[in-house]
Amino acid sequence: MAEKITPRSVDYSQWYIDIILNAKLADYSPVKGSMVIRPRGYSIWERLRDELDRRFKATGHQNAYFPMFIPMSFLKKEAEHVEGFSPELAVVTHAGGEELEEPLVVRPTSETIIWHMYKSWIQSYRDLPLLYNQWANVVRWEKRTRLFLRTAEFLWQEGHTAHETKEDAIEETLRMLNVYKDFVEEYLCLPVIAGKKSESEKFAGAVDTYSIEAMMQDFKALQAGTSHFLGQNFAKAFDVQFQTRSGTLDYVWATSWGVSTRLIGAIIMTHSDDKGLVLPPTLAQEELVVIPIFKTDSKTDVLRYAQDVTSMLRDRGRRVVLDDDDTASPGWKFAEWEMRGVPIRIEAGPKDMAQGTVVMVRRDTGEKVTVKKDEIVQRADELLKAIQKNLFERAKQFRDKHTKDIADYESMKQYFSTDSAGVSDSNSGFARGLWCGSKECEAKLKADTKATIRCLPLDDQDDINGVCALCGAPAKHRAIFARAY
RNA sequence: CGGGUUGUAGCGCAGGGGCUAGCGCGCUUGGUUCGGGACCAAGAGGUCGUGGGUUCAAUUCCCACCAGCCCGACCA
Repeated sequence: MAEKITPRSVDYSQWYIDIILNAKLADYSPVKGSMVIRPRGYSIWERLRDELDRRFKATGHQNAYFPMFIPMSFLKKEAEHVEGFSPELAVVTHAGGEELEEPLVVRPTSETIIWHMYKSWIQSYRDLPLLYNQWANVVRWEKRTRLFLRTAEFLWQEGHTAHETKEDAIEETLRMLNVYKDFVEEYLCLPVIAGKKSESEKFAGAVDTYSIEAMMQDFKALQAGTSHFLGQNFAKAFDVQFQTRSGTLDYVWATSWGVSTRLIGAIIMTHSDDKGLVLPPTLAQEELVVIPIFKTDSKTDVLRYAQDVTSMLRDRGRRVVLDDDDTASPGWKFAEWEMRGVPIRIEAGPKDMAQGTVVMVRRDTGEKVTVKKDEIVQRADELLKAIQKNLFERAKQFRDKHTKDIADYESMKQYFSTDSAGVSDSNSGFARGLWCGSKECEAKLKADTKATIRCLPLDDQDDINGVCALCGAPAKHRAIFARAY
C-alpha cells in the first residue's frame, strides 16, 4: 500500500477522502453520488446505531418500519414540505413492466407516509403519545455529493412522535435534542452546540428546528443532528384529529428528529490526523491490536507470547486482534493499524518477552509505555478511558480556541475572509455574536462571506443587550455564525 | 444545472499513425528478512471509455456521445 494520505495542511478535502479510502470505510459506487459502505465503515455505524437505539428505547421509543415508496400526492399535502424536497426527489414511474397510475417517490424523509398511517392509529388522547422511530435509508438526489457527508442515498434514523399538547411536543423535541447532544459528546467525543435554527435554515414543514453543531478541523461547522417541532402542520395536512380529555376535537402535535451516516464524516473530520483515522474507543472495531515482532529463530516463542497477551485481553471482554501475518513487516503493520484508527497498539517482541512486558502505544497521542504482562488488562482499561476523554477534550479545546466574539460587520467579514484558494485561515472558526433576527441580515452575511447562522445556542441567550453584529439594529438573539458543510 | 478536468492492467500513471503498448505499486509462487511502510527471483494480469469519421493502416488524428472526479448554486 504505497498510497499516502494527503496532509491536512495541503488539501483538507483530499485528506478526508484519502482517510476514507485508505482506512477502507467506504468506496465510490457505480451509481453516481452513491457510496458503498465497507465493513470497516459499517462497523462504526453499527456500534453507533446500537448505542443510540438503546438511548431511544430508554426514553420510551419503539422502532417501526414504513415503506420506502411514497405516493407523490402525499408529499404535496404539506406545501412547505414539498417545496423543500421536490428538487431532490427520485421518482419511480414504472414498475412491473407498466407505467404507474401515480408516481412513487423514493422517500427523502418519511413524515408524509407516517402521518398518513397515524391518521388511522390515533382517535383519542388515550392513543397518545405515539413515540416511533425507524432506522432506514433515504434518498435525496443532491447535485453535489461527498462521501458520508452528502450522498444520494444515506442511512439514518428518523423519529416521528405524536402528542396531545403543544407543550408535550416541544418537550419531546428538546428531549431528543439532548439525547443527541449527550450521545455525540459521550460516545463519539464530538463537542456540540445545541441551539435553534433561524427561519431560513429550518426544516421544510417544521415550526421550529433545533440542531447540534460541531466544528471540523478546517473550522467549518457540521450539523450533526436535528430535532424538529412540527406543530400541527402534518396533522392538519393529513387530517389527524383526536378526541381530547374534555371531549373536543384537536389536531395532534408532532415532532421528528434524525441523525445519519453523516456522523461518521463528523467523527473523521474531528479526530483524525495525517496518519489516518482516529476513532473513539467506543466506536473502534478493534480496541487493541497486538503486533508480534519476531526474527525467524524467535518466531514460535514470540507468537505464543503475543497469543497469550491477546487471550488475556479477549477473556476480559476487550475487542482485540492479533496481527500474526508473517508476510508483512512490523513497520508496515504499525502504519496500517494507525491508518485504521485502532486506539491502542501493543508491541510484543523478543525484548518484551524476556522482560515479561509489552509496549503499549496510544493512537491519539503516540505515547508509548512499557507495561508488565500482569498489568496489561488494567492498563488497557485505563488507557481506553483516557483516550475517550482526551478526544473529547482535545476537540473541545480546538473549538473553543476557534470561537470568537464578534460585534460588528467589518470584523465579521474580516473573520470569514479566505485566501485566494478559498481556504479559511487558522484564525477563523465560529463567531459568537448578537443578531437582530432579520432574514435580510442573514442573507447579506451569506452572500458576502458564505457564513450562515448555525444556531441560536439554547444555553447562551442571556444578556442580549446590544446591537446586531450584522446591521447594528437592536439585537434579539445570540447566534453562532460559521461556514458550514 | 453551469465551469474545469480525466478516461490505457486491480490502483496511480507514461506513451505513441504500422512493430511484442510500457513503468511504479498491488497481486501469485518460492526464498531471505522482521522494534516505524524490507529484499531477491520467477509469474499472472489489457475490447487503450463508447460510437462514428479520416487513412492502405487508428489505442494514437478528428467529431459526437457516455462516464468519473474536482469547483460553484441547492441540501443532513
